[in-house]
Amino acid sequence: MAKTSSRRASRKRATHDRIVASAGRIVRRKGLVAASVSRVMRGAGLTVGGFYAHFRSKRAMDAEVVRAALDGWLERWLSGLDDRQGLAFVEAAVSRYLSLKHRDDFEKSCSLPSIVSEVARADDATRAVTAAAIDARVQALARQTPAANGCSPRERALATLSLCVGGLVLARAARGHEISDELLAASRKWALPDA
Amino acid sequence: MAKTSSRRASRKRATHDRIVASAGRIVRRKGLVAASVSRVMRGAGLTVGGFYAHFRSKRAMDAEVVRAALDGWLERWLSGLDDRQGLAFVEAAVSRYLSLKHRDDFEKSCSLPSIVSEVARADDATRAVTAAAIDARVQALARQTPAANGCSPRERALATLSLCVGGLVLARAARGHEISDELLAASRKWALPDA
DNA sequence: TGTACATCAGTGAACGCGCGTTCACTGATGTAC
DNA sequence: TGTACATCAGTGAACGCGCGTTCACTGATGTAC
Repeated sequence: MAKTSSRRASRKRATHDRIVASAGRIVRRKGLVAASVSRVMRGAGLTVGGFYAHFRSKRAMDAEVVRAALDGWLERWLSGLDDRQGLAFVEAAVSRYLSLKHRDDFEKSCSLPSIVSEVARADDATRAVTAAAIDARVQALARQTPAANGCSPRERALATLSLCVGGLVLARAARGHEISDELLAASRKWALPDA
Repeated sequence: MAKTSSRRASRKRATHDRIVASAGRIVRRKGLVAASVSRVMRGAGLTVGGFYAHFRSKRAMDAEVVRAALDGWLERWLSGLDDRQGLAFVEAAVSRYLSLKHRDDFEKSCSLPSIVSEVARADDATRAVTAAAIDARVQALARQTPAANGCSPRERALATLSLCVGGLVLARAARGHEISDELLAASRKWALPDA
């Protein structure tokens, strides 16, 4: 019976999602390398062996986890800002990203700062997924971003993302030291020349 | 005899530097986690066991390698730009950093994009070293950077560094895809509103 | 509906490997007289 | 200057551990008749 057969399939899909979610949590806190098969499975309430019913290899999981982790955050980042246009939108997006709260809460944060160095060294499957995720963010930003400084909305969106990721990751690397807060504040300011 | 005694010491110092240089090369290409004791020592033409005559632990080496790797690059980045002031200086610095060549040559590149995610998770000794290195760069930049967009030279220097590191690391993560070049170009443009 | 067989998600022990660290050692360099 | 002893940078084998992956298995779910 197809109906009952798909019940098994949907059960498996639910487990699959639990594994990916577990991996996402570890990746954000500790990075891709730390998301070992046994840790990820333990985090999903399962044992090591079952992993290979869901992924061909650890690398295959890496690519999927990166996609899921990046996509999930985009929605949360810009949620509730649909009606804002121009400066008010950019200001809200940048303030959320370059905030002390976002810097200090790794687990609920954007995954990009946690994985970007590792992804730069990853295989092309993982980089392709990342490029697509970056493009999705840039498009979402550009839709509500005004031109400025001689830059088109898309150019400004690209630069804004660079400023957000760079500012946050440097602020995290300098956490506990005075320059950490300074980096966040200056990056916010430079993102808003028209404010 | 103090003179001959210091000959042994200076020989040791030379070996020490070779170890740190080997580690730096690996770190830039593969990250801190990949710079294992045996790989680092092999890269310096030595064997594992000797490591602990030079460092108390792997973590102790991490902190020193981060310092050496970051300091070394600052000099190369701004070398030959001492006489340039204002826009011409910022333009030259940003063009060097956000170039295709710098994106693609990991080994000879700035170490920040390679380690920044890992350092964000590292112990305070490593983060302190990083904060100091970031501050040194910001001061060096600020000295020759003009105010703009309502930002002081220091604020602009902080934002410029965020833009450089963020733009480069994202461009590397998207390497091989169209948006990679776009990120570099837009970040360069946004860094120079007064150009 | 009931029964006998097939499927397959998940278990848990085992594999070979590279990790960080320890340690007994070697032999060139340095010190004391 | 010569000789006997001390130091210590560097060697290489060994340790316990966690890694990614494999595999024989279990038992609940699904299929065929």
